[in-house]
This record gives sequence, structure tokens and C-alpha cells, in this order.
Amino acid sequence: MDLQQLADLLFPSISGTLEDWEEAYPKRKLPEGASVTRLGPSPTGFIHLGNLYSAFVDERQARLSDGVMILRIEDTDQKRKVEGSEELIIRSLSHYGINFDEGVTLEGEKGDYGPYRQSERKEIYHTAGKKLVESGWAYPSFMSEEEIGALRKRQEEQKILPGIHGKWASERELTLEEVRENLLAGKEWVLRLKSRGEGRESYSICDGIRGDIRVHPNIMDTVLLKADGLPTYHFAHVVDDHFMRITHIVRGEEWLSTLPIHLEVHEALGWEPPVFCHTSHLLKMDGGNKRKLSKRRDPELSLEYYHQEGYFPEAIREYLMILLNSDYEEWRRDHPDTPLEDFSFRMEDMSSSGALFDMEKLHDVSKDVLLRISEEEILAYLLDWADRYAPECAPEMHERSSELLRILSIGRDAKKPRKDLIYARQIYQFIHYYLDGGFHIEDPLPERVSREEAIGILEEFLAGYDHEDDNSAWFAKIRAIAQDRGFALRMGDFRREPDKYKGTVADVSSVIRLGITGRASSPDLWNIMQIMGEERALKRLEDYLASLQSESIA
RNA sequence: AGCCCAUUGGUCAAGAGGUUAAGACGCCACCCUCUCACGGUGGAAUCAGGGGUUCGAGUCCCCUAUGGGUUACCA
Repeated sequence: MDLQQLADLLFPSISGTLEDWEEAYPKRKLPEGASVTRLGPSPTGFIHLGNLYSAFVDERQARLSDGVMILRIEDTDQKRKVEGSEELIIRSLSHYGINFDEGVTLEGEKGDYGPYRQSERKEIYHTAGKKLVESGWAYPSFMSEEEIGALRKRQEEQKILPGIHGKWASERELTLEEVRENLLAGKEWVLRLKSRGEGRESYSICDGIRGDIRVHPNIMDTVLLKADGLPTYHFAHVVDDHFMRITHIVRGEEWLSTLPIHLEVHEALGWEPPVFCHTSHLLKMDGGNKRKLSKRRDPELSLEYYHQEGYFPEAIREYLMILLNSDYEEWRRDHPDTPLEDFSFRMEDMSSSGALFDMEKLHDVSKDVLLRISEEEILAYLLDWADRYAPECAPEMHERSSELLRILSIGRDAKKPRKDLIYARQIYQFIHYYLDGGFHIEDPLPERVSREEAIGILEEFLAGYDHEDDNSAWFAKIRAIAQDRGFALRMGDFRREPDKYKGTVADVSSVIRLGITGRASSPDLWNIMQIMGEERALKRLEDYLASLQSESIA
């Protein structure tokens, strides 16, 4: 059969050649060792932690090698396309510090290797498809879904690998006339790879993350171009990565099993494949089992979740970096103030087994990260967050913003700084007592303090209160009240002789703390009262006293 | 079911034939302490199982088990 005629018949509108495209997209002029990476999300309206995890690898690899990072939109599945996805993807990633040098941006496309949406690259794919037909590496297939389904069924009955391969690939033998007739009859067709893998030996290649991996040659006549003329992922990414001069393909391990297809397509086109880098999945614990994070079942997989909870992007980055390269933690201990960007991330140090995403660890990491962020920035972030997610309290928070700044700062500059702040929602709850809106007494009196005792403590404290007292004078008064009423001044005394005392000075100050914050625990109380101001602080104590008295009567 | 990948404490993991098998999170105890947080000290807890190879195996080989992935005109 005349392959040239077949190719012309299938692709009548393609007149250019692959060489033209080679010229249009010349080799990049980059420093030795520079990596070109790409993120290729599908615009399905959902961006998740796994995307970010993987994007982070692309980003670090490109940045640390003075290379290029590209955003390519893989929109070959028209059915799943969702409006607005591109913007969501770009904004979400940018929020976490992932910015692209090239490709689709909010301001349009940027770069010399475009277009960067696969749906706009049909001519390139068709040129490559035509080339494969000419060289006997691809052929048209007219089989309907029903026919393929029936074939599958027979294969399954015979316990044979299902799919179009070997002798089951009957359409390899179609004559030029038969093809012409089918075309004339208006039958839909797809372009299939004419695999040559049957009977070949397996071999090994080096994965950028996993090292040597075994490859069993592909034998499937995989679909390259779908009936709508758009390519499948298997074909599109090979063509794009080649012409965009990508050096490292970072993708999830779910692609490991189709890697042989991709390698054969490279071979068919006579191209050298880039380095494949297969990341492991992020897992989650579910009923005692680890499993892949699923976007349907796990809300915490969505980046939107982290946004709603108000996690700081720096904290997420820090934690992801620990997951990526575990020696990062050690590095961080040695370089507490160095930006994460200076760490020499290495793909080959990534784990090839999936990691469980651990919220507790994230929180621990976040505490340290927030210590490195200024109070002003934290406050600004918190206020932004409140505008969106806590609108009922946002106005008061803005009004009291300078006070909140001081509240957030309590104990932060000590040699052993407090680590109270984790993420915006938690911080909001943490400082909520300071706001008048919704303020109430949340916790009960200490066990060792009766209501009458508490009333007495409050009356005495209010009687002797002087807002000008410094921290030690302030506390000396509390100690005096404690001693007068028979509470131990030293914790040890009480522990040794519990019967000798009503309780400890901690119980006494707890009563004041409850009045001021409504809670049994808080940062330094004197500081809080100073920030709150005399009028508000005393008002709260008086209100608390009054409520205790009215309860007593009742 | 076939094929592929993975398997060190509850979790993240270091470890490249000889280690008392690091470190971190979490947990427990104690200390510090007006609460909480921070910090400090100590503790419990791991090489999935079974066979080999070797003087010696978490490290190499084989089998089994478990988990995950994949078997689309989705990516």
C-alpha cells in the first residue's frame, strides 16, 4: 500500500512537515544544565493539593537550574472542560508562589513555543500524525465503540489481554480502497499507533525520581487522534513536550503504566525522550487504610479548603517541601532564617512511596513558619481572611486592628517565643475573646474556687486595681489576695500539703482571666488588660462579678 | 484477573552488607510555670512474613502478603 497516498487521504489539509515545526520551535538557548519543566493541568474546574505538590517539583527544578517553567493547558477532552478553570488554576498556584515563565497567563499567552492550549495545536498534532502514517507507524481505525466492546468481551472470555493489539488489530491490514470507502461513507475514524513492541525484550530506563525502572515494551495500538480530531494525552504530551523543548516531565505515578506507550511514540517520531519523573501519590488515612487522596471524598484535598481555613501559603510550601525532601527539616534547623528557595531541592531524594498528608505536622510546621512572618503581615492576612470568612466580626477587627496587632504580638519576641498562631481560622478563634462582638464566659470556674470565693476575689481585685501598675506590681496584688484567702503562692507548696490550702495563686488569677477573656487559658493577662485599656477591662470584670452575684441569688 | 509501583515506630522518614537502627510530628511522664503556649529532660514505639546468598542483611536475590496504580476515542 502506498503510505504517502494514505497519509494524503487522511490529512488532506496538512501540507507542512515536521521539519517546519522543528524550525518554528528551535532548541532553547539556555545555560548548561537548565531544566525546562511544565505543568499540564486539565481545565476541569478543580485544583488540588496533588497538583500543587507536583507543580512545586516543576517549579523548584526549573528555578534551581535557571531554567523555564511552562503552564500548558491540556484541554483535549472537550466534555470535561469547565469555564473559568484557567483563571482558578493560575490564581491558586500563584497564591502558593508558583509562577510561570511561559505559557497561558491571565494576560494572555507568553512565550515563543505556543500556542499553549492543546486545543489550539491541532495542526501540529496532525502533521505528526501524518508523518506517522507515512512511515508506517500509524493507521486509521473505523471500529465503533460497540465493535471494540464486543472484541473486548471475547478477549476477556479467552483470558487474553484486552485491547487492540497483535492479531486483534485487524484494521492494520485495511487497503487504501477500503479506507477511501469508509471515509466516503462518512464513517468516523481514529488514528492508532501501529505498535512494534510485540516480542521485544524489556529494558530499563532512568526515572528522575525513582532511578532505574523496568519497561515492558508497549504492544497496544493506542489511539493517537480521536474522532473529533483532537489528540489523546499519550500523543499530545509527547508532541508538545518535544516542540516546547521540555527536559523533565514531572507527573504522577499513575502514568507509570502507560510510559511504554509514550516511549514508543517518541521512537516512532524519531525523538529523544525527556527525563520522566514520576512522583508518588499523596495518601490519606481512612478507616485504618492508606489510600490516594480523592477529590470527591476529601474536602481537604481541594486548595479551596486551605484557603477557607486560612493556611498561610508559606506554611503549605514549607510542609510540602518536607514531604518532598525530608532532609529539608534538618536544613531548616541549621538555616532558620533562610528562605526556602535557597534549599537545594533534589528530585532524586524524593520518596517513591506515597506520603500521608499529616495535618498535625502541617500545624507544627505552620507555627514555626508564622514566627518568621511579621505581626503586621499576619494581621493583614487575618483581616483579609475575616472579610471573606468571618464577616460578622470583620468590622470590629478592622476597628481594633492596632490593638489586635499588639494582642498577636504577646510573647512573640521572647527568647522562647510563644507559638500560638497556626492558620487564620484558628487565630481568629484564638483572639476572638478580645472582641466585644459575641463575647461571653466560655469556661467554668476552677474546681477549687466556689462562686462566693470568686465574688470575693473579684471584689478585692477591683478595689485595689490600678491600671498604672506594671506587670510585677499587678501580680503582687493577686498574690496578696491569694495569700489572704488561703491559697498557696507556690505550686510546690500546694502539691506537698494540699490540705493546708484552698488552692493556688493560679486558681485566683484564673478568676480574673475568666472575667477578662472568658477562658481558662490565655497569653499573659496583664498584657491583655493593658492593651484592652482600663475602661473595657474593668467593665468586663464588673459584668462578670454582677453575673456571678445574680447567679448566687438565684 | 493481567501488568506495574511501593512496603523501616501511629505518621513523615535517615539508612547505599558490620550503627546501641538518626531526626521530626504525635503520644506518655517529669521539670519550668499564675493558666495556656513555649522550652527542657526522659520514655514507649519500627525494619510486613518466609526462604536463600554471606562470617555477617533493614540493606542483595526469590516467594508470599498487604497497600496503591493501571488496563478508555479522561487526563
